[in-house]
Amino acid sequence: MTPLAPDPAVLRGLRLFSGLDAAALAEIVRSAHTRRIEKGTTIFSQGDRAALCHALIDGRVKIVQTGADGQQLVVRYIGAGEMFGTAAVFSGGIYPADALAMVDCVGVHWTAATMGELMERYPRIALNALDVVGRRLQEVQTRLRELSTERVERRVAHALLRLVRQAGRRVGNGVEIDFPLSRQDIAEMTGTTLHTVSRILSGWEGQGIVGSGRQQVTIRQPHALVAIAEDLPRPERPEEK
Amino acid sequence: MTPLAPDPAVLRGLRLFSGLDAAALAEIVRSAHTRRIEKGTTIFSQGDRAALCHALIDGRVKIVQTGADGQQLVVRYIGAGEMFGTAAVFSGGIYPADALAMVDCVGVHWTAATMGELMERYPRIALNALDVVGRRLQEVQTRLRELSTERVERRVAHALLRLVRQAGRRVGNGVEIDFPLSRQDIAEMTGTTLHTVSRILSGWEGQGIVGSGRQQVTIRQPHALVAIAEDLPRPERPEEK
DNA sequence: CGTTAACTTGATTTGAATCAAGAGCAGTGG
DNA sequence: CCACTGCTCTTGATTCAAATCAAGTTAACG
Repeated sequence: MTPLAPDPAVLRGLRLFSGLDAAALAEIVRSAHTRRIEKGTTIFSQGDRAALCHALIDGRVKIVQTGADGQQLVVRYIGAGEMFGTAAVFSGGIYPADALAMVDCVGVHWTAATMGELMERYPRIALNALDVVGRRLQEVQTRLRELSTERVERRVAHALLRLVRQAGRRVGNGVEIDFPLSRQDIAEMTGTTLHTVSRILSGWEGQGIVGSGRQQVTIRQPHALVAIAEDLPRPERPEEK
Repeated sequence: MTPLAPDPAVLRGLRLFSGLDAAALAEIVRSAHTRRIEKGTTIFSQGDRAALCHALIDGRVKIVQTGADGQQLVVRYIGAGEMFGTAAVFSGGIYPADALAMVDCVGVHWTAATMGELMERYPRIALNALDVVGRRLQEVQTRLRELSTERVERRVAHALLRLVRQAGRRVGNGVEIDFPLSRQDIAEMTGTTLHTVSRILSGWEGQGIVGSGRQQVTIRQPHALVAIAEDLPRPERPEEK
């Protein structure tokens, strides 16, 4: 295995370290641990002591929370350049969810103590972390409102649009979500069942709005999906011909 | 109106300023603005530029998010010693919800610029803020999972238990939630309707679990509420006799 | 090529929303 | 002081979206 050289250029891309000078970045790089993470690896588990702050250089990680009786919620997907597990380190010290590598990944991490020192020395890092965590709080609050007040179809539309924004890849006939995403995953993001998601996607597929396959979704008409998400009046679809 | 003297002792109680030395606290106090806030006042509105970091010395503030078509979500209730509106200042700069004084309050605030400087000078404040925001993120994620996977009755039980924890006041026959709380409010916390909340509370009242009146709820048997929230097997209630 | 996981689709049930009507209290103003 | 007005809350009847129950079908993988 290649001894992955931590590259300052990559770390500079992380929002967590934006606005720092070269000296600070050099120190951050020195104290980082980089490693490959195989698809399927559990990076940390719900309930573990939060001893490491993570960030993703490449790949895709799923954060999943499990309830007392096994019900699961997909909290978010992490992409390249995003940190994860860091909020837990500085609030409570216990990871509140599992982190799962959905594909082969490259990750970096710092120990809690190291990151704490870095933040004390470079308050900018703490401010950046506050920024990121604050945005996630807002996003989760918005999902909470959607879940409280919207029908399943709209919630699924919102979820797909969110995924397109953070993991969309242009392909010939639309935008594809660039990691394996099952019906079950979508259900766990939107608080419904895989059956309902399957029916909804089938319906949309019939209207040419999306294309989908095994663990794979392509959005062909993003505007139509936006119309559903925003509950705009949409053109009628004649039943026949 | 009394020119409320900002009291360092009070500010020391805020988690946001824990672990700071006397000099730092003195500076924080010097830069704070204290004021009375009348019941019913809108402290800030969703969509406003987030220009102030707030904290509550006394009273109760409701944070409410409104969706495009007027659906509302009660994001949280703020009590004495808690900060609010601060995450918005450092992530995006727009308040994502309204803040409403539920009773007469005493509040403190700092301008965004002042708080930014304080955090740069005393990284500890930024770390504390990260701690608080991280905890709220966890709490909201937990609510999201509950909303996705639990029935209304359990969600209402969880919501009441949360309120008891943060705003419970021992009274003769149980624990009372110490601010005006309508059925509508509970509905907006749990993603249901006031009708359903009313039916549930009526049911519990019949079993002696809670007592309730106009904008007022008292928990008489917290253990029974926990049993409902955790979905534990509960003693049967014979229909007759 | 068989086994397993992901997905589809139909039938039935059900929890909670919606529709609908009225009762109880609190503050207002005559 | 009391009628009026407007919330807040209760309760019943009905409807409906989505869960659950129940078989399959399809596609990947060893």
